[in-house]
Amino acid sequence: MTTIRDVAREAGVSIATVSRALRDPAIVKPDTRAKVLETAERLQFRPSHLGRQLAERRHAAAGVVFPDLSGPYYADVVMGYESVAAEVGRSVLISSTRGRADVEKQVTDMAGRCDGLVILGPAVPEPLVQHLKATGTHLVLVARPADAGIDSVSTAATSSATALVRHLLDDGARTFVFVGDPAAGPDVADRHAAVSQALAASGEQTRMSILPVDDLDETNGRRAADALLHDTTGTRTPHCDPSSTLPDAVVCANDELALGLLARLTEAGQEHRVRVTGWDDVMAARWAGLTTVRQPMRELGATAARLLEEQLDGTRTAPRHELLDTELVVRTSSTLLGKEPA
Amino acid sequence: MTTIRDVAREAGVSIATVSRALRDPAIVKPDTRAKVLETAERLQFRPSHLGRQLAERRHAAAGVVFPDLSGPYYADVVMGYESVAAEVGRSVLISSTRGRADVEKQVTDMAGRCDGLVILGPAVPEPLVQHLKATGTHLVLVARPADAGIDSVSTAATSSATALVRHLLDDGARTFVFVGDPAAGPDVADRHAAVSQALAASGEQTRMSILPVDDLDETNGRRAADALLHDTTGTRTPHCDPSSTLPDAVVCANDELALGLLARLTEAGQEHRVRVTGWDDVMAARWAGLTTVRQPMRELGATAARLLEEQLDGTRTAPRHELLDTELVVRTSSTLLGKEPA
DNA sequence: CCGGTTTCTGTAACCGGTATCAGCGGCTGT
DNA sequence: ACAGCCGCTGATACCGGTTACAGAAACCGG
Repeated sequence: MTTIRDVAREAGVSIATVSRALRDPAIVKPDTRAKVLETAERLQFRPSHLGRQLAERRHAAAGVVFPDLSGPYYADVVMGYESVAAEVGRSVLISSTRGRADVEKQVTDMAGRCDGLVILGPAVPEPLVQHLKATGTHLVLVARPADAGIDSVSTAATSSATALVRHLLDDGARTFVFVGDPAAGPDVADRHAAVSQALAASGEQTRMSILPVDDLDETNGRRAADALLHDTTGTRTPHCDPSSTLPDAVVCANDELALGLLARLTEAGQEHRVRVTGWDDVMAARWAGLTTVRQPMRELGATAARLLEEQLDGTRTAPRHELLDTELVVRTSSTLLGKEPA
Repeated sequence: MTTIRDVAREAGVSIATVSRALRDPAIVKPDTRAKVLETAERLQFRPSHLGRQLAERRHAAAGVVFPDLSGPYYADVVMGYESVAAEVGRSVLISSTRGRADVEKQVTDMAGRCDGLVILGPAVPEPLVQHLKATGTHLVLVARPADAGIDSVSTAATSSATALVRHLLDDGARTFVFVGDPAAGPDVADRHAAVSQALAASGEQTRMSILPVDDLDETNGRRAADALLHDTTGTRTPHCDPSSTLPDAVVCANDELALGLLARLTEAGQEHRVRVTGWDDVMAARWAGLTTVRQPMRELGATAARLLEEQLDGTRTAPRHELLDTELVVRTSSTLLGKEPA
């Protein structure tokens, strides 16, 4: 590895001059500069990031912490983040907290390698977020309820929830089940609250109960379907008549849940008896005909990147909270019209 | 930020002793050590990664370069990578080359921040790979044809291609179209070659032509469908009779292509006339009933991480080439049995 | 009580950059 | 001819750790 001292010696100048020639061309005499550049080129000099960062006391990198990248949701957010981070010349470190026991260590370690951290959803427990905030880490929270003092970017569940509820009511639904544990994650809580409020605001006589699940994945969607079908053993019950217990509509906290639930209902031959909706609009939702709420995932990431950049620039000190719009996507899963009974 | 010197002063010892107490407990007297640890704890001392890395001349980080994270494919590979990298305490930097003009700069820059690089698929042009190799960067290539001198991990297309071909032949297919440009990427080339060879080896009288597309996405899948339907204008042609031109089976280079193609065929009411297969087994494939070849994506990433770790440890110097198995997943899209004509 | 180990600790030289500050040469003004 | 200024460059002190080396303290046998 050739260092700045090698270049200096070879070019017959001091290291200070080399540094200046490479970073602030104006303040060094043109022919000296030319000589330095030529030498640097010839020796294939690549300034060490470590040296530079140590001297500049910055990392030129930001970290993204997320629960998991398997679902399409966070992957897209990360992509959005990466694309604008790359534009401004900032590297991106990633870290998943899924199945990690030492999240605290993992995250503080990451904080030590970055100028700032972006936290996606429920990846990090709240006390740790507060600790990071207290120690002066630059933070942006994505899809997580805003601490008033921390930058955040989320999606507005309200408008889409209203549209979703209106759509379901129009189709005749009056009894609802929300699948997902509002206590588990802030975004789930948010969605649940938005739907509840939309129902309340509708003026219709409706009822909504909660069916909590641990994880927002397909397996739990299937389990939820079984629970709705009153089939606690997990075996098929195509012949029972669950009409009295099935709700008119099942609003799932995310698409994966909804897809699993839908699949299980279809297996049981009961998919025509209940309206199902998801949340996120993952790719598979289109193929399953799932009515859902589309999230601007890349935009979430991109916005987070811009917010963090503003913090690090110092161009802004007051915290900001961005709210991105969502969009209801109506497909076939949410309507009973044209579906004949088994 | 409290530094090692603060701790040393406060504990009444030298910085060397602090360093030793923290990293090699054995060689410092127990009570000195206790005093240092107590002080470090009290001052909330977190050793600077930069200082440490500069002194140790390593980054404790690895970079992953990929084309895009939007599809589920690379996202899963990255997850697999991250999980084992985290285990061994190595940070993960990511960088997407999608739509990037200065890939060279981007990648060499990243190389300067990492101990090693993992390159996924066609993210990086071959000359650049060779340049990195020449400059001594530790490399692992994933889903990319192996340079004999560089560690690599790929999936074995052959066995699954054979199974796929056998399956299609059994269903009666004799004329084939391969959608995807073998010249575009190495993995596409690999898949095409595997299918060709399987056809040749089958002993049956078959024909396969290539329908090249630029990008392996859904839009191009739809375009491919239009091309097959001889509908170059892009409008619907549900009433023409394309039986003479439609192949028996369409083998797509990946699932996204196949899904788009399938959707377009369905719109045109022609989905019952042709067998369609994909490659990768993304989540949506299940919902679309797409027959496809499942890739062990997380395993790809995890294996890459282990290979890189071995390189960096110095426990192995000779290059290694891992080949992971794939699995044929037969669903409904690949068979014409039970599908009635329009 | 003394020389020789052994064990522990401190000093200082790195790692590879940035940035301050002083110095040097050339120019101008008188 | 000389003071003063300006433009450029070099020496060097950082940034925050690790580690080689030397020296001090403790311990041991004789």
